[in-house]
Amino acid sequence: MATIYEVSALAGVSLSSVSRVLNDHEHVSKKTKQKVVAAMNELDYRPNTIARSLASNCSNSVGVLVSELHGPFFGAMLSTIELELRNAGKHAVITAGHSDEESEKKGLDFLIDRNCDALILHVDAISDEYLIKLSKGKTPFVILNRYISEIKDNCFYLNNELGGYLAAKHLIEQGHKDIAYISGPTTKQDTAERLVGHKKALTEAHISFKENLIYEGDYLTESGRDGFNSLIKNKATFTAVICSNDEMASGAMRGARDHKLLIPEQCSFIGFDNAFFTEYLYPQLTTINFPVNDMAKMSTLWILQNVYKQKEIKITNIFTPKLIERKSVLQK
Amino acid sequence: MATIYEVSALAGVSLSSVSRVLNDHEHVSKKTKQKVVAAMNELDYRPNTIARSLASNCSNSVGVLVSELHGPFFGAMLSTIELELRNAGKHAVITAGHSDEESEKKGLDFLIDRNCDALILHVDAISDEYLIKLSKGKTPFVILNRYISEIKDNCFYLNNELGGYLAAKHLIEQGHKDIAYISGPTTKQDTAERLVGHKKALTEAHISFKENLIYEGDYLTESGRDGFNSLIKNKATFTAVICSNDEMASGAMRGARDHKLLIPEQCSFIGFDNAFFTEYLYPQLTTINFPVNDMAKMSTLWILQNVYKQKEIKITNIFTPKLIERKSVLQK
DNA sequence: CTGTTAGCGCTTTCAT
DNA sequence: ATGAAAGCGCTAACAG
Repeated sequence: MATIYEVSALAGVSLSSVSRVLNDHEHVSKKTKQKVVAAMNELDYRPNTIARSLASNCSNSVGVLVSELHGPFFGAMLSTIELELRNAGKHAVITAGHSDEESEKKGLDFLIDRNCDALILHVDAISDEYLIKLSKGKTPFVILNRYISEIKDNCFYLNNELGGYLAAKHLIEQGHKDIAYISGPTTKQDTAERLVGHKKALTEAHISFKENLIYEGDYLTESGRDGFNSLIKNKATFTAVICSNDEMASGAMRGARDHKLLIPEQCSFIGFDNAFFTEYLYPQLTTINFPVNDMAKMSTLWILQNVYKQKEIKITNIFTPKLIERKSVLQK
Repeated sequence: MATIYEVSALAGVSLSSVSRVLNDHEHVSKKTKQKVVAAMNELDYRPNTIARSLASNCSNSVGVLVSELHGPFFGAMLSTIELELRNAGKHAVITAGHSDEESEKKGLDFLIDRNCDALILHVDAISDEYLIKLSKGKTPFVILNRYISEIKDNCFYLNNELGGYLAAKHLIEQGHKDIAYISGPTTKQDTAERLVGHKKALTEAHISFKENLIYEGDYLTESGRDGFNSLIKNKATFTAVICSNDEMASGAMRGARDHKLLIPEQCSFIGFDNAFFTEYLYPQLTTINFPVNDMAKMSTLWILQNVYKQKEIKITNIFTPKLIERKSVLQK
């Protein structure tokens, strides 16, 4: 592998001149530039990124720490981040934290030690305090799907309350009054916020909120099914169920089928996220769209703008959910 | 950020000694080791990975180039690779090639220039020749989901012919004789191989293969639906359809519903891959399991063994598909 | 506009 | 067992 020395020798110019054309500096005469380029081609020269990183203290890479690498949500997120970064000549170092505190911290150290210029974080086990402290460090970062008031400009998140509101409102407008709710873990910020919106819609419609219509799941498919069965076993009365994500909704629909219930005739369903597979379900699932791609793109642009000084765009930190009507809700 | 110099100064030993304890070399006295460790702790020293990479010419990172970052197949693959690598103290630099030749080549250069110690490749636009040439280069790599005889030891792939055979055989055993087939692009290796297995099963059962029962799709959901509609429009007669992946199967099932057909009573379906969402479908999809996780794990272990000299395991290059019976096939 | 000269932080001979 | 010193390949003042 040819080095910058060989290029400089072959071109008959100094190291710095080679470096200058490499980095597109101004103040290089056309002639020397030509000579350098010619030498580079002849030697099939490839700059050593590691050496550049060391010398310039900039790795041109941004670290991405997500809960998982699989699943529709993270798949969409990673895809968008990688695309935007690549378009900007940067690249992603991706790792997973598995919603476990120690694992997330390891992932963080890992990326920081790896000299990432910036980080994109989707973490849920690490505490607010830890992140606030981290923000005093030298590696800038953004946080996805989470709001921390002390560092709110670095946070990109959904208006979850509105999402919860929209789902309930839609059902109410379709004539439903007895609405069950299969939530995520109530300790999680997004779950709590969505529930607030849910209750708000009920209140506006003068429907009282009933504790026995709620089931706390864990965002996994099976807990949707469990939730539905538990609701039935407790003799809860409802004509529709809202789930905190699409996976649980698919599980709940399976639960309904276990009980020979017709969907949506005997029970309506609404999910959350608008994952790609909701269109495959039968009936197709009405859900709340989570603009993951927009959020991922915006957070990447923030880094391009603030860390690499590339773009100049208007930054939005909060994103708006939207109802996607399909076939899983009955109009009464 | 403390450097190795400061540690050496504080500990009162030389640079090399610090480096030695850092790298767990033998021949370091307990005493100096203790002093060094103490100094590191006091300074909260973090070795600079970039500098280490430059000096040692080893980045401890393996590049991963996949077609896409989203989707059930790649999600599972990336998850497994990252996990195995991390367990071994290595890490992944992930990028996407989007099944486009130029894009794939760029991704390759990118990873190589980034000094990855090895590569894991899932590419389909780059030619065999290019990869064979690449294998002469200095960066070792493995290839997923593809067989190239000249470098077969670096290839990890599914027994696609068997997969195609198993699907057809199952339908035949259930009494089906008129079997439609929605394939991927026939130029692709896996598609072609599966078709061979399909025909073999037909032949064994003395069923003649009919060209009009085949439709060439593109692995996307919509083409499954198009395929089904096209089959119907051409007045093809069939009681079951096999699809080259689960996405197309879900699309084809939608097509059947467009025509008010009951599944599986009036038409049976078999998919391929055993993607997570096949369990969500209604009825749940019978499909062929593709052991992506095993394949991803094995290829990572190959690298751990051959590049990092860590493990000592038996390497398998070919993986075996398996029929997963669920509810989408009618026994006649 | 161009060349000289220090580094960037760490590894690795080679002596001792 | 330990230290001195020479790089790894490139960037970035600085001087000219």
